[in-house]
Amino acid sequence: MPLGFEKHDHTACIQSALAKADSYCADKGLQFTKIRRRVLELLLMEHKALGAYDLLGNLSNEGLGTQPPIVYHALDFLVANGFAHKIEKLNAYSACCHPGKTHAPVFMICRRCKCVVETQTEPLRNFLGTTAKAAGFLIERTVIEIEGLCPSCQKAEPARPYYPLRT
Amino acid sequence: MPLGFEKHDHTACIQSALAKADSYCADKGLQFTKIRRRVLELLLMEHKALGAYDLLGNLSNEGLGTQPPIVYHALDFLVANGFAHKIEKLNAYSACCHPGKTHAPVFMICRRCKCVVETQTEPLRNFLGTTAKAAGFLIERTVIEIEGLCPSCQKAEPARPYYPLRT
DNA sequence: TATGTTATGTTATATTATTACATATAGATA
DNA sequence: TATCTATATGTAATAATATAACATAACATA
Repeated sequence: MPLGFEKHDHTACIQSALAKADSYCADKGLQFTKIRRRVLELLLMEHKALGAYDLLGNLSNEGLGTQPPIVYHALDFLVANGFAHKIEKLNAYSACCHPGKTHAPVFMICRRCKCVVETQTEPLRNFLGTTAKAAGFLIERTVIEIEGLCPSCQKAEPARPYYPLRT
Repeated sequence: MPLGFEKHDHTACIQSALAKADSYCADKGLQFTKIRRRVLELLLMEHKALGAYDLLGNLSNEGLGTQPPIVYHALDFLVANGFAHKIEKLNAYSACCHPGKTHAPVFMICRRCKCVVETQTEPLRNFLGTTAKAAGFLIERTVIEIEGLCPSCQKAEPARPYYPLRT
Protein backbone atom coordinates (compact mmCIF):
# COMPACT_ATOMS: atom_id res chain seq x y z
CA MET A 1 0.00 0.00 0.00
CA PRO A 2 1.50 3.32 -0.91
CA LEU A 3 2.55 5.38 2.07
CA GLY A 4 4.28 7.86 -0.12
CA PHE A 5 5.58 8.33 -3.61
CA GLU A 6 8.07 5.47 -3.60
CA LYS A 7 7.64 2.49 -5.91
CA HIS A 8 6.12 -0.72 -4.63
CA ASP A 9 4.64 -4.05 -5.72
CA HIS A 10 1.36 -2.76 -6.94
CA THR A 11 -0.21 -6.05 -7.97
CA ALA A 12 0.26 -7.39 -4.46
CA CYS A 13 -1.05 -4.13 -3.08
CA ILE A 14 -4.27 -4.49 -5.07
CA GLN A 15 -4.77 -8.13 -4.17
CA SER A 16 -4.16 -7.47 -0.52
CA ALA A 17 -6.62 -4.58 -0.44
CA LEU A 18 -9.31 -6.61 -2.17
CA ALA A 19 -8.75 -9.52 0.17
CA LYS A 20 -9.09 -7.21 3.16
CA ALA A 21 -12.31 -5.83 1.74
CA ASP A 22 -13.60 -9.36 1.15
CA SER A 23 -13.01 -10.42 4.70
CA TYR A 24 -14.24 -7.16 6.17
CA CYS A 25 -17.50 -7.45 4.26
CA ALA A 26 -17.88 -11.11 5.14
CA ASP A 27 -17.45 -10.21 8.81
CA LYS A 28 -19.95 -7.42 8.72
CA GLY A 29 -22.49 -9.12 6.51
CA LEU A 30 -22.02 -6.55 3.77
CA GLN A 31 -22.63 -7.59 0.18
CA PHE A 32 -19.36 -7.06 -1.65
CA THR A 33 -20.93 -7.55 -5.04
CA LYS A 34 -19.36 -7.84 -8.46
CA ILE A 35 -19.88 -4.18 -9.34
CA ARG A 36 -18.69 -2.87 -5.99
CA ARG A 37 -15.65 -5.11 -6.09
CA ARG A 38 -14.81 -4.11 -9.63
CA VAL A 39 -15.13 -0.41 -8.89
CA LEU A 40 -12.81 -0.79 -5.94
CA GLU A 41 -10.39 -2.76 -8.08
CA LEU A 42 -10.41 -0.06 -10.75
CA LEU A 43 -9.65 2.54 -8.09
CA LEU A 44 -6.88 0.41 -6.62
CA MET A 45 -5.25 0.00 -10.02
CA GLU A 46 -4.51 3.70 -10.22
CA HIS A 47 -2.58 6.04 -8.08
CA LYS A 48 -4.77 8.69 -9.52
CA ALA A 49 -8.26 9.59 -8.51
CA LEU A 50 -10.82 8.46 -11.05
CA GLY A 51 -13.97 10.33 -11.96
CA ALA A 52 -17.32 8.61 -11.71
CA TYR A 53 -17.67 8.71 -15.47
CA ASP A 54 -14.23 7.18 -16.00
CA LEU A 55 -15.29 4.31 -13.81
CA LEU A 56 -18.61 4.08 -15.59
CA GLY A 57 -16.81 3.88 -18.90
CA ASN A 58 -14.92 0.85 -17.67
CA LEU A 59 -18.01 -0.80 -16.24
CA SER A 60 -19.80 -0.16 -19.48
CA ASN A 61 -17.04 -1.79 -21.55
CA GLU A 62 -17.29 -4.81 -19.31
CA GLY A 63 -21.05 -5.07 -19.57
CA LEU A 64 -21.55 -4.14 -15.93
CA GLY A 65 -23.84 -1.16 -16.44
CA THR A 66 -24.23 1.96 -18.47
CA GLN A 67 -26.05 4.56 -16.39
CA PRO A 68 -24.58 6.96 -13.81
CA PRO A 69 -26.51 5.64 -10.79
CA ILE A 70 -24.76 2.28 -11.20
CA VAL A 71 -21.41 3.74 -10.40
CA TYR A 72 -22.68 6.26 -7.88
CA HIS A 73 -24.44 3.48 -5.97
CA ALA A 74 -21.21 1.54 -5.85
CA LEU A 75 -19.19 4.60 -4.83
CA ASP A 76 -21.67 5.37 -2.08
CA PHE A 77 -21.12 1.92 -0.68
CA LEU A 78 -17.35 2.10 -0.93
CA VAL A 79 -17.15 5.54 0.65
CA ALA A 80 -19.68 4.80 3.38
CA ASN A 81 -17.72 1.74 4.39
CA GLY A 82 -14.33 3.35 4.22
CA PHE A 83 -12.95 1.54 1.15
CA ALA A 84 -12.70 4.69 -0.90
CA HIS A 85 -12.59 8.44 -0.50
CA LYS A 86 -13.90 11.26 -2.56
CA ILE A 87 -11.24 13.78 -3.50
CA GLU A 88 -13.30 16.94 -3.37
CA LYS A 89 -10.82 19.10 -5.20
CA LEU A 90 -10.95 16.79 -8.21
CA ASN A 91 -14.53 15.56 -8.02
CA ALA A 92 -12.99 12.14 -8.21
CA TYR A 93 -12.54 9.02 -6.16
CA SER A 94 -9.58 7.18 -4.74
CA ALA A 95 -9.20 3.82 -3.04
CA CYS A 96 -8.50 4.07 0.67
CA CYS A 97 -4.94 3.16 1.52
CA HIS A 98 -5.56 2.54 5.18
CA PRO A 99 -8.82 0.66 5.26
CA GLY A 100 -10.01 -0.61 8.57
CA LYS A 101 -8.89 2.33 10.66
CA THR A 102 -10.70 5.44 11.69
CA HIS A 103 -8.59 8.25 10.40
CA ALA A 104 -8.42 11.76 9.08
CA PRO A 105 -6.91 11.16 5.68
CA VAL A 106 -4.62 13.67 4.03
CA PHE A 107 -4.33 13.62 0.26
CA MET A 108 -1.37 14.94 -1.62
CA ILE A 109 -2.43 15.77 -5.16
CA CYS A 110 0.15 16.51 -7.83
CA ARG A 111 -1.22 19.13 -10.17
CA ARG A 112 1.14 18.07 -12.92
CA CYS A 113 0.87 14.26 -13.14
CA LYS A 114 -2.42 14.09 -11.20
CA CYS A 115 -1.17 11.34 -8.92
CA VAL A 116 -2.84 11.19 -5.53
CA VAL A 117 -1.21 9.79 -2.43
CA GLU A 118 -3.03 9.31 0.81
CA THR A 119 -1.41 9.62 4.16
CA GLN A 120 -2.76 9.97 7.65
CA THR A 121 -1.63 11.75 10.72
CA GLU A 122 -3.13 11.27 14.12
CA PRO A 123 -1.53 14.52 15.37
CA LEU A 124 -3.26 16.46 12.62
CA ARG A 125 -6.60 15.10 13.65
CA ASN A 126 -5.91 16.14 17.21
CA PHE A 127 -4.77 19.52 16.04
CA LEU A 128 -7.90 20.15 14.02
CA GLY A 129 -9.95 18.91 16.95
CA THR A 130 -8.35 21.54 19.16
CA THR A 131 -8.87 24.27 16.55
CA ALA A 132 -12.52 23.33 16.18
CA LYS A 133 -13.10 23.00 19.90
CA ALA A 134 -11.79 26.50 20.43
CA ALA A 135 -14.60 27.72 18.18
CA GLY A 136 -17.15 25.42 19.81
CA PHE A 137 -17.42 23.38 16.63
CA LEU A 138 -17.88 19.62 16.69
CA ILE A 139 -16.02 17.71 13.99
CA GLU A 140 -17.64 14.83 12.18
CA ARG A 141 -15.58 14.60 9.03
CA THR A 142 -12.57 16.32 7.56
CA VAL A 143 -11.44 17.11 4.04
CA ILE A 144 -7.71 17.69 3.90
CA GLU A 145 -6.21 17.95 0.45
CA ILE A 146 -2.80 19.31 -0.38
CA GLU A 147 -2.06 20.38 -3.93
CA GLY A 148 1.39 20.80 -5.27
CA LEU A 149 4.13 18.84 -6.96
CA CYS A 150 5.15 15.25 -6.30
CA PRO A 151 8.87 14.43 -6.10
CA SER A 152 9.32 13.53 -9.75
CA CYS A 153 7.33 16.50 -11.05
CA GLN A 154 9.41 18.88 -8.93
CA LYS A 155 12.35 17.97 -11.13
CA ALA A 156 10.40 18.76 -14.26
CA GLU A 157 8.85 22.08 -13.35
CA PRO A 158 9.29 24.98 -10.93
CA ALA A 159 6.73 25.40 -8.18
CA ARG A 160 4.11 28.08 -8.29
CA PRO A 161 3.82 30.46 -5.37
CA TYR A 162 1.84 29.33 -2.38
CA TYR A 163 -1.80 30.31 -2.55
CA PRO A 164 -3.09 32.93 -2.21
CA LEU A 165 -0.67 35.16 -4.03
CA ARG A 166 -1.27 38.16 -1.82
CA THR A 167 1.18 38.86 0.97
CA MET B 1 -15.00 39.83 10.52
CA PRO B 2 -16.07 36.53 11.96
CA LEU B 3 -13.33 34.64 13.71
CA GLY B 4 -15.77 32.13 15.05
CA PHE B 5 -19.44 31.57 15.56
CA GLU B 6 -20.06 34.52 17.83
CA LYS B 7 -22.33 37.39 16.77
CA HIS B 8 -20.85 40.58 15.46
CA ASP B 9 -21.66 43.80 13.63
CA HIS B 10 -22.10 42.34 10.21
CA THR B 11 -22.84 45.54 8.31
CA ALA B 12 -19.58 47.03 9.49
CA CYS B 13 -17.85 43.77 8.66
CA ILE B 14 -19.06 43.93 5.06
CA GLN B 15 -18.18 47.59 4.60
CA SER B 16 -14.74 47.10 6.02
CA ALA B 17 -14.05 44.13 3.78
CA LEU B 18 -15.19 46.00 0.68
CA ALA B 19 -13.12 49.02 1.63
CA LYS B 20 -10.07 46.82 2.04
CA ALA B 21 -10.69 45.27 -1.35
CA ASP B 22 -11.08 48.73 -2.89
CA SER B 23 -7.78 49.95 -1.59
CA TYR B 24 -5.97 46.71 -2.30
CA CYS B 25 -7.12 46.80 -5.93
CA ALA B 26 -6.26 50.48 -6.27
CA ASP B 27 -2.76 49.72 -4.98
CA LYS B 28 -2.22 46.83 -7.30
CA GLY B 29 -3.84 48.35 -10.35
CA LEU B 30 -6.57 45.71 -10.38
CA GLN B 31 -9.95 46.61 -11.81
CA PHE B 32 -12.45 46.12 -9.02
CA THR B 33 -15.43 46.41 -11.32
CA LYS B 34 -19.12 46.62 -10.55
CA ILE B 35 -19.75 42.92 -11.09
CA ARG B 36 -16.71 41.80 -9.14
CA ARG B 37 -17.55 44.12 -6.30
CA ARG B 38 -21.17 43.02 -6.21
CA VAL B 39 -20.26 39.32 -6.20
CA LEU B 40 -17.91 39.91 -3.28
CA GLU B 41 -20.59 41.89 -1.50
CA LEU B 42 -23.11 39.08 -1.99
CA LEU B 43 -20.61 36.62 -0.55
CA LEU B 44 -19.86 38.89 2.38
CA MET B 45 -23.54 39.23 3.20
CA GLU B 46 -23.80 35.55 4.03
CA HIS B 47 -22.06 33.38 6.50
CA LYS B 48 -22.88 30.59 4.17
CA ALA B 49 -21.10 29.61 1.03
CA LEU B 50 -23.05 30.54 -2.08
CA GLY B 51 -23.18 28.52 -5.27
CA ALA B 52 -22.24 30.13 -8.55
CA TYR B 53 -25.83 29.88 -9.72
CA ASP B 54 -27.17 31.50 -6.54
CA LEU B 55 -24.87 34.41 -7.23
CA LEU B 56 -25.87 34.46 -10.87
CA GLY B 57 -29.52 34.59 -9.85
CA ASN B 58 -28.82 37.72 -7.87
CA LEU B 59 -26.79 39.32 -10.64
CA SER B 60 -29.52 38.49 -13.08
CA ASN B 61 -32.21 40.14 -10.90
CA GLU B 62 -30.06 43.23 -10.80
CA GLY B 63 -29.47 43.35 -14.53
CA LEU B 64 -25.79 42.53 -14.18
CA GLY B 65 -25.70 39.48 -16.38
CA THR B 66 -27.48 36.25 -17.09
CA GLN B 67 -24.96 33.70 -18.29
CA PRO B 68 -22.71 31.45 -16.17
CA PRO B 69 -19.39 32.82 -17.42
CA ILE B 70 -20.29 36.21 -15.97
CA VAL B 71 -20.21 34.89 -12.45
CA TYR B 72 -17.38 32.43 -13.04
CA HIS B 73 -15.23 35.22 -14.45
CA ALA B 74 -15.88 37.30 -11.35
CA LEU B 75 -15.25 34.35 -9.03
CA ASP B 76 -11.99 33.60 -10.81
CA PHE B 77 -10.85 37.12 -10.12
CA LEU B 78 -11.93 37.07 -6.48
CA VAL B 79 -10.34 33.71 -5.79
CA ALA B 80 -7.13 34.47 -7.68
CA ASN B 81 -6.69 37.64 -5.68
CA GLY B 82 -7.55 36.15 -2.33
CA PHE B 83 -10.90 37.88 -1.77
CA ALA B 84 -12.87 34.66 -1.83
CA HIS B 85 -12.37 30.94 -1.46
CA LYS B 86 -14.00 27.99 -3.07
CA ILE B 87 -15.42 25.54 -0.57
CA GLU B 88 -14.72 22.30 -2.41
CA LYS B 89 -16.99 20.16 -0.31
CA LEU B 90 -19.96 22.33 -1.21
CA ASN B 91 -19.02 23.44 -4.71
CA ALA B 92 -19.67 26.91 -3.40
CA TYR B 93 -17.88 30.13 -2.65
CA SER B 94 -17.21 32.13 0.46
CA ALA B 95 -15.75 35.57 1.07
CA CYS B 96 -12.31 35.49 2.58
CA CYS B 97 -12.27 36.58 6.19
CA HIS B 98 -8.58 37.31 6.37
CA PRO B 99 -7.84 39.08 3.12
CA GLY B 100 -4.39 40.45 2.63
CA LYS B 101 -2.51 37.65 4.33
CA THR B 102 -1.01 34.50 2.93
CA HIS B 103 -2.66 31.74 4.83
CA ALA B 104 -3.86 28.17 4.84
CA PRO B 105 -7.54 28.69 5.56
CA VAL B 106 -9.56 26.20 7.55
CA PHE B 107 -13.30 26.11 6.99
CA MET B 108 -15.76 24.81 9.51
CA ILE B 109 -18.93 23.80 7.73
CA CYS B 110 -22.07 23.04 9.69
CA ARG B 111 -23.95 20.25 7.97
CA ARG B 112 -27.20 21.28 9.61
CA CYS B 113 -27.48 25.06 9.12
CA LYS B 114 -24.86 25.19 6.34
CA CYS B 115 -23.01 28.09 7.94
CA VAL B 116 -19.35 28.33 7.05
CA VAL B 117 -16.75 29.91 9.26
CA GLU B 118 -13.19 30.47 8.20
CA THR B 119 -10.29 30.38 10.52
CA GLN B 120 -6.58 30.13 9.98
CA THR B 121 -3.77 28.53 11.83
CA GLU B 122 -0.14 29.08 11.10
CA PRO B 123 0.82 25.95 13.06
CA LEU B 124 -1.40 23.85 10.85
CA ARG B 125 0.31 25.12 7.76
CA ASN B 126 3.66 24.25 9.28
CA PHE B 127 2.37 20.89 10.30
CA LEU B 128 1.13 20.06 6.83
CA GLY B 129 4.38 21.34 5.42
CA THR B 130 6.26 18.85 7.57
CA THR B 131 3.94 16.01 6.60
CA ALA B 132 4.36 16.80 2.94
CA LYS B 133 8.09 17.28 3.17
CA ALA B 134 8.44 13.85 4.71
CA ALA B 135 6.92 12.44 1.53
CA GLY B 136 8.99 14.72 -0.69
CA PHE B 137 5.88 16.61 -1.76
CA LEU B 138 5.91 20.36 -2.35
CA ILE B 139 2.80 22.21 -1.20
CA GLU B 140 1.30 24.95 -3.31
CA ARG B 141 -2.25 25.11 -2.01
CA THR B 142 -4.29 23.42 0.67
CA VAL B 143 -7.93 22.52 1.04
CA ILE B 144 -8.87 22.06 4.67
CA GLU B 145 -12.55 21.71 5.39
CA ILE B 146 -14.07 20.44 8.59
CA GLU B 147 -17.65 19.25 8.56
CA GLY B 148 -19.71 18.89 11.66
CA LEU B 149 -22.02 20.87 13.87
CA CYS B 150 -21.73 24.51 14.84
CA PRO B 151 -22.40 25.48 18.47
CA SER B 152 -26.08 26.22 18.06
CA CYS B 153 -26.80 23.15 15.97
CA GLN B 154 -25.11 20.93 18.57
CA LYS B 155 -27.93 21.85 20.91
CA ALA B 156 -30.53 20.85 18.36
CA GLU B 157 -29.19 17.54 17.21
CA PRO B 158 -26.82 14.75 18.30
CA ALA B 159 -23.56 14.36 16.42
CA ARG B 160 -23.01 11.59 13.96
CA PRO B 161 -20.03 9.33 14.40
CA TYR B 162 -16.72 10.52 13.11
CA TYR B 163 -16.05 9.38 9.55
CA PRO B 164 -15.30 6.76 8.48
CA LEU B 165 -17.51 4.51 10.50
CA ARG B 166 -15.14 1.56 10.49
CA THR B 167 -12.96 1.00 13.52
C1' DT C 1 -41.00 -21.01 -0.89
C1' DA C 2 -42.69 -16.82 0.93
C1' DT C 3 -41.15 -12.45 2.72
C1' DG C 4 -38.55 -8.51 3.65
C1' DT C 5 -34.36 -6.27 2.53
C1' DT C 6 -30.73 -4.85 -0.31
C1' DA C 7 -28.78 -4.16 -4.87
C1' DT C 8 -29.17 -3.04 -9.58
C1' DG C 9 -31.28 -0.93 -13.58
C1' DT C 10 -33.92 2.87 -16.08
C1' DT C 11 -35.42 7.34 -17.26
C1' DA C 12 -35.16 11.76 -16.72
C1' DT C 13 -33.24 15.76 -15.03
C1' DA C 14 -30.55 18.82 -11.83
C1' DT C 15 -26.35 21.13 -10.78
C1' DT C 16 -21.88 22.85 -11.61
C1' DA C 17 -18.54 24.40 -14.85
C1' DT C 18 -16.06 25.31 -19.27
C1' DT C 19 -14.91 26.27 -24.22
C1' DA C 20 -14.61 29.40 -27.65
C1' DC C 21 -15.20 33.44 -29.21
C1' DA C 22 -17.49 38.25 -29.94
C1' DT C 23 -18.00 42.82 -28.17
C1' DA C 24 -17.11 46.52 -25.11
C1' DT C 25 -14.43 49.23 -22.08
C1' DA C 26 -10.40 51.04 -19.60
C1' DG C 27 -5.85 52.50 -19.49
C1' DA C 28 -1.65 53.41 -21.90
C1' DT C 29 0.70 55.49 -25.78
C1' DA C 30 1.63 58.01 -29.98
C1' DT D 1 -7.40 63.22 -29.24
C1' DA D 2 -6.96 59.14 -31.73
C1' DT D 3 -5.18 54.82 -31.60
C1' DC D 4 -3.55 50.80 -29.61
C1' DT D 5 -3.59 47.11 -26.36
C1' DA D 6 -5.01 44.68 -22.64
C1' DT D 7 -8.61 43.52 -19.81
C1' DA D 8 -13.44 42.79 -18.82
C1' DT D 9 -17.94 41.48 -20.13
C1' DG D 10 -21.37 39.12 -22.95
C1' DT D 11 -23.19 35.14 -25.79
C1' DA D 12 -24.05 30.52 -27.29
C1' DA D 13 -23.32 26.09 -26.87
C1' DT D 14 -22.03 22.23 -24.37
C1' DA D 15 -19.31 19.43 -21.00
C1' DA D 16 -18.87 17.21 -16.61
C1' DT D 17 -20.68 15.78 -12.37
C1' DA D 18 -24.51 14.17 -9.68
C1' DT D 19 -29.26 13.04 -8.12
C1' DA D 20 -34.38 11.96 -7.85
C1' DA D 21 -37.71 8.76 -8.24
C1' DC D 22 -38.95 4.59 -8.97
C1' DA D 23 -39.03 -0.33 -11.25
C1' DT D 24 -36.99 -4.82 -11.25
C1' DA D 25 -33.92 -8.36 -9.65
C1' DA D 26 -31.25 -10.84 -6.36
C1' DC D 27 -30.26 -12.18 -1.81
C1' DA D 28 -30.95 -13.74 3.04
C1' DT D 29 -33.37 -16.14 6.16
C1' DA D 30 -37.46 -17.65 8.43
